[in-house]
Amino acid sequence: MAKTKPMRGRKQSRRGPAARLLPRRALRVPRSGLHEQAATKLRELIVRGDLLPGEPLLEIGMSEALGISRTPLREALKQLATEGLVELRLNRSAVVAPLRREELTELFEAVGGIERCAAELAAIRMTSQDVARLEALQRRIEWHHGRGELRDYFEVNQQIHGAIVGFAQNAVLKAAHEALLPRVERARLFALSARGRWNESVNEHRQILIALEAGDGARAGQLLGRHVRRTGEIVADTLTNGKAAS
Amino acid sequence: MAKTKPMRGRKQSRRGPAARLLPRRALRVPRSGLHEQAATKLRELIVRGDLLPGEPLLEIGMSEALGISRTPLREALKQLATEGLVELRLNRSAVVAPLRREELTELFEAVGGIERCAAELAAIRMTSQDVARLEALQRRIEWHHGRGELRDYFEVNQQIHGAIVGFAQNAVLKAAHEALLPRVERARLFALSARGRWNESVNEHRQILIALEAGDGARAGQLLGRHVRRTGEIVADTLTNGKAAS
DNA sequence: TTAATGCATATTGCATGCAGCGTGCAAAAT
DNA sequence: ATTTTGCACGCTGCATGCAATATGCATTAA
Repeated sequence: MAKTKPMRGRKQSRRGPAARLLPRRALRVPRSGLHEQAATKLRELIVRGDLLPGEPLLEIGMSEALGISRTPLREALKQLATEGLVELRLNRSAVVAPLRREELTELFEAVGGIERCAAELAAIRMTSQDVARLEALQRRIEWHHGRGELRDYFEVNQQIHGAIVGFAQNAVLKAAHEALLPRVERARLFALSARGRWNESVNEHRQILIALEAGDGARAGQLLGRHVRRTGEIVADTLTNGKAAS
Repeated sequence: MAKTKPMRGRKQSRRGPAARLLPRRALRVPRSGLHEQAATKLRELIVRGDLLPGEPLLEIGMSEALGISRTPLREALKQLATEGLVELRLNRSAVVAPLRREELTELFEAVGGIERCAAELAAIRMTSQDVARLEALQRRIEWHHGRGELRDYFEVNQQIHGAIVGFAQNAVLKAAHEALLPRVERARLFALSARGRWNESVNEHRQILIALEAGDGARAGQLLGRHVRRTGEIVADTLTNGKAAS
């Protein structure tokens, strides 16, 4: 079942007895309701694969595991459902969304389209500072690539894609992108073996950067879209040829 | 305040005593929970402008107006928040999302990007039946355009855009698109005066159709993206030069 | 007069209780 | 032996209660 630590032991009385003696919050935790915290935790559990596709998410069990009641948990589940990480079934328990190969292809296709659009806008709107930031990230990713540091590579990779979307200066587009990201990362972690594509991928990033520096939005967008779609193909293939989908 | 009819009068006992004597449901209402029904109703109220931007959505008042309790209403509000129609404030009442001009521009830019991507895919994947369907819609929109039937025009316009996205055969892209549509429609209805663009718009639709028929995805996508962005500009301008934003 | 402080109230956020739906198993019918 | 019917139980969906927080006003201090 892969439950989390059963951190209960706090039934009523929401604040500890000697609360508010320490600084209100430990450095910029932008106070949020329990439902959002629950959503964050559950999202991570699903993305990291601690909760397997198809696994039922019983409200009582999950809420106890998270130390909250069913109400905020249900709100969190609905949020995750809109992100495509869980599936809600009326009068039945929610389940962790399965990973269907077909859906993965569509997912990367969609993300590729959005990032391409973002790259075109970014090419117009990027400041020289932004360009410098991208160059720095490119150096970092090549460094990690050279040293074979898979985890850091993925981390910086995410940062690059996120940065390009951010430079497009379009909050709506960015939100749409971020709504799809958890599923992307989940797929990536399921198919961690995409090592064979490393060289290709780093080079593609470099080409995209060059296009952006030249202000050639069309080319940057085209390259980025292709890059994402090809990544998706690799991930999808790895998934079907490897582990079971659901 | 623009409340709806206070359809209460059904406190406990959820099923009427002589229920299940009539046909289970009146023709394809795909049974859903109260929270979804509430979300649908609220969405329509906001999109149609019955609830004005900035208006606070008190939980007790809204739940009573809809004849439900606060729990499903809260779930509905969270859903609408992810659609960008309401803004949630911790420990404060939720409010109908304001319409900022800048956000409208971004919205149409994003929708344009998504539809462009969809058009490119549709050009590859459309069947001849799909083409015929688009041609039929094009005839209908030109007919309504010729007779000056604003409402029907918008209706068919939505159908055309939706159809193109559907023909792309990508559920993820379609979902991302549909998540943005309510905001688009809200903006449209706020700026109903965009009549001046009618001729232009119908013609652009025709050009897009021609490109799709020719299987020229790149051109269709380019045209559709521009079309949507220009529509957005008109709507945004109408909004700022007309009514107050919030 | 203006600013600061404390209290009252309105409203959210969460916990919990209860009714009904859906499922699985067992008994009965074919 | 196989299918059908009945029943019991687990779980969801919703309603409601309670504590905590935020706001507005009155009161007090400067």
